Amino acid sequence: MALRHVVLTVLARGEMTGYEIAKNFESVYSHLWQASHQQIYKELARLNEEGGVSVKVVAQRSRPDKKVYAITKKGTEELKAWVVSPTEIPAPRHDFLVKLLAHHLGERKDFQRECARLLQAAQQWMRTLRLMRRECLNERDTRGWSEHDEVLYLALRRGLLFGEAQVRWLKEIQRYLVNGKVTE
Amino acid sequence: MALRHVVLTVLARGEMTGYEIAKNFESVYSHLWQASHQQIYKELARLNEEGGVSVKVVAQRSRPDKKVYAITKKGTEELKAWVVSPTEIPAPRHDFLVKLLAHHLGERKDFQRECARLLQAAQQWMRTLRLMRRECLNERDTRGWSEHDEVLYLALRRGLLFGEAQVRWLKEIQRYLVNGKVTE
DNA sequence: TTTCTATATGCAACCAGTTGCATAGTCTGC
DNA sequence: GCAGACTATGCAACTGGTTGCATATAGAAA
Repeated sequence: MALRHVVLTVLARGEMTGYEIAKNFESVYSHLWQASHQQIYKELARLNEEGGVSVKVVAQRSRPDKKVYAITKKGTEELKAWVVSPTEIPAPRHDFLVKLLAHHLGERKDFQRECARLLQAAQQWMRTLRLMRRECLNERDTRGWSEHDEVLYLALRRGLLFGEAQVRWLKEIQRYLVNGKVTE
Repeated sequence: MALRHVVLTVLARGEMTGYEIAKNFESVYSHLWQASHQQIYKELARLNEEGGVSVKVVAQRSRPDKKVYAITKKGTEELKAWVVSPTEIPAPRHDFLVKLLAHHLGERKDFQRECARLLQAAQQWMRTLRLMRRECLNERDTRGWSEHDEVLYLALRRGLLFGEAQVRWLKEIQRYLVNGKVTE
């Protein structure tokens, strides 16, 4: 039931079409949540049926009609309740950890290649986040921050802290693959 | 298709029943992978159909019959290929990050309570991992480590590094909730 | 004596998310 | 002029995982 509340959270900042919500997931909220447009349209239809959101159909010339959704009183109440409800910790399901367990079955260098690939991906990801952070801080110094900007920055901080952990850990793995034993 | 390869990885260490695999997921491998017994039995049936594993039915007195599974040549080959295949980075889907975005809709103290709960859970989890680490290191000094022990320790290291990141981040959130603005 | 835990397997319904496809007009670039 | 991207919505099939239930016996605890 999480996507439902993610959609409500986005709509709580202002009315929007399903298409726009999907675009938001690809940009601003890309490191918090991901969902396909198919999923979003289905969820909006259900939320509308159950009274969590309301719709206005807006006709457009030279474009398909659009449906602008707004959160209702009922939707806001449900969202409020969800925000302080106990967050479930997701079950661990780490492909790479399992690959590590079984890596001795193959060639060491093949596994090292995969490690290097993951490390590069993590470092690339970190570069992106650091760039976003610089932009955020820049904006704070010029235009100032809204409450929304503050929490978006905190989300960014999470990415940076976890990314750092990932990079460090992958480097430990690489050292292990070279030395044949753990050094930490 | 990941569970399939997780099961193969476990069987690569020796033949086992579905029941025993499920037990392993609850204990040794609990921080790498989780799966219900229903899922495991289904996966084993499918793997058997497709020739990745073989079965022996063993009759027992005073117990239900059991099915002992062993990995086949074909299964081992498939596993080897998987181990060095590109690992997909899971799509971000962080309930708590979304709750943070919407937290201003409710009472600050209610959200602070939820933060504190998560922090406690993370710290409890860290205590468990640190205990496991001490046991591992103890064992290394007495009985010595196999290769399997080395990689299990590396998996533990991952938990510790990510757990630390989580604790640090939650404390940043708490500071924000007190000060009303970001301090990092 | 009853209840609980452990061993050992599995079916069926359901929910969330992915992938493929369909429709249909506008605008941009080659 | 035509290919491709953008706006805008949606259905249908499939995959992976969860939840509930069923069966059957032994031994330990209350």
